[in-house]
Parts: sequence; structure tokens; C-alpha cells
Amino acid sequence: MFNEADKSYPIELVADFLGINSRTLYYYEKFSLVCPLRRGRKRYYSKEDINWLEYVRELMYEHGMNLRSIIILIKRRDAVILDRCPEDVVLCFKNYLARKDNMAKKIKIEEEDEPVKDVK
Amino acid sequence: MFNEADKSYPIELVADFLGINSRTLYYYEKFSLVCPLRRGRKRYYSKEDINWLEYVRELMYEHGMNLRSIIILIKRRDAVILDRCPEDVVLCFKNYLARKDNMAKKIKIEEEDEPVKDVK
DNA sequence: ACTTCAATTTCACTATAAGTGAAAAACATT
DNA sequence: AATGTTTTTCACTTATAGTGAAATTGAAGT
Repeated sequence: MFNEADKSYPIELVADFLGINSRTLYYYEKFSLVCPLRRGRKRYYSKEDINWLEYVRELMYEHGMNLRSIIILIKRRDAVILDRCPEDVVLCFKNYLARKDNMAKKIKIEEEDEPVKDVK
Repeated sequence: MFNEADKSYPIELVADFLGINSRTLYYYEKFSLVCPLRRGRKRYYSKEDINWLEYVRELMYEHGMNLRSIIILIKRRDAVILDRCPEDVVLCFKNYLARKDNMAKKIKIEEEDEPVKDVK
């Protein structure tokens, strides 16, 4: 029976399917973004690998993320990024959002003279 | 009393403190990475803004993330990136990690001929 | 209103990352 | 050893991040 995790698709087929160059797949491998099975020196990819790569492409092209960010984000998730992120940075961030909101309103009203009260 | 959220630091001071160019702060503003208070046309930053910017710099230079990724990551957090991420991609990813592990071992043993059994 | 001075914006350039074509190298098979 | 295919290397291209310098804008004083 075929399995999503079975590594059976050769590189050219995967590249064609994704509409990318096979060189790009080698390139991604350098960053450990995907690890095909190697039988002898040939590479074989699974359906899962393909889904995964599609997702990576989406993150890059629809969200403008770079390769490293994707690796960090997915691998270590918020562990590194936010759990490790100190309380006061989280606080700053909330404040930043409030400020931004405030500012957006301000720009609409087009009053630039009197300073805005701080949101606490 | 002074407050972390008080916007009182002018741009040049902030830039100097962070060791960056003030142009970079304008640049970040374009991406809404920070929103100083504008009194007249002058910009004022808070201590929180400075902490926030330090964190952004850290993500960029220690983790190799790009501006967009940081915006996405922090703003919408895993909501967009992972909650929205379909089950099978998560699965692929787990599998990918297993595969990678497997591969690392393999490279150590330096056997490249017989195919590895799939980890299920 | 005009001048001055500093803050801001625009323009243009540099450096690094992402991606790819083509040539060279490396295997496996006959 | 020769052939054919996969992989690697080299070099080039485009996009993003960052910054200097010039041009512009706006506030304040006169």
C-alpha cells in the first residue's frame, strides 16, 4: 500500500510538480529544509515532503518570509521566539499595537498638533 | 512619574542608543515595525519602543529573520502560521524531523547503499 | 512674509540572500 | 573504458536591508 510518507518521487518530478528548479531543491537541502531519502546517490521524496515544500513556498511567497525564519518558526516555534521573549517585550508589543491603532485614528482625523494621551 | 510607555526620546537618541542609523528607524516605520508619537512632525519614542526594537534587531541578527517574518510572527503569531497550518503539514514536519535524524545517523555510519526503513 | 535651522523624505547606491543556468564532476551500468 | 544520468560547483541575476547625501518640508523667530 502507498503511504504519504513513502519516499518514492525523484527530484525532477517533484521540481516539476512544484514548478521550481531542481537546483532549488538541492539548495533547500543545504538548509535542511527537506531531507529526501537517498538510495545510492539518487534522491527520493515523499508526498509529505511535497506538501511540506508547498507550505514553505506559501510562507515565502504569500507571507514574505525568508528561509531561516521558516526554519526557526516551524522547528522551534514560539519556544525560542516568544516563550523566551521577555515579559516586557510582550508588554511593549501590546503597547505598540495600541499606539498604532491610536495613530491610525489620528491620521484619519488629521489633527497633528495636540499630543495624544497615553493608553494605560 | 516616568513610565516605560512614555514617548519622550527623540529619534537621534534612540538611533545612537541602538547603534543604528536614524534612517533605519524611518525605514522600520514604513513597515509599521514601530510607531513613535509625533508631536508636530518630530518623533518621540518610549523606553518600550526601544526594548521592542532591540528585540527586533536580535531576531534579525541572531536568528536571521527578515522584517516581514518578524511582523508576521509577532503580530499574528502562530494563528496564521501554525493554527492555520493543516494537520498533514504538521505531520509531514514530524516525519521530516525523524527522517533528518535518521539521515544524520546514516551519514555517520557512512553506509549509503541499502535504503533506510521508514520510521512510522 | 521671509529666513533659518533641524527633521524628514527622496534618490541612489551597496551588500547579502534567494534562485537558477551551464559546465564540471561523480557514480552506476553496460 | 564509454555512456548516461545525477549531483555539485561556479557564476550570474534579482530582491531585500540598509545607509549617505541631497532635496524638501515645516516650525519658530524676526
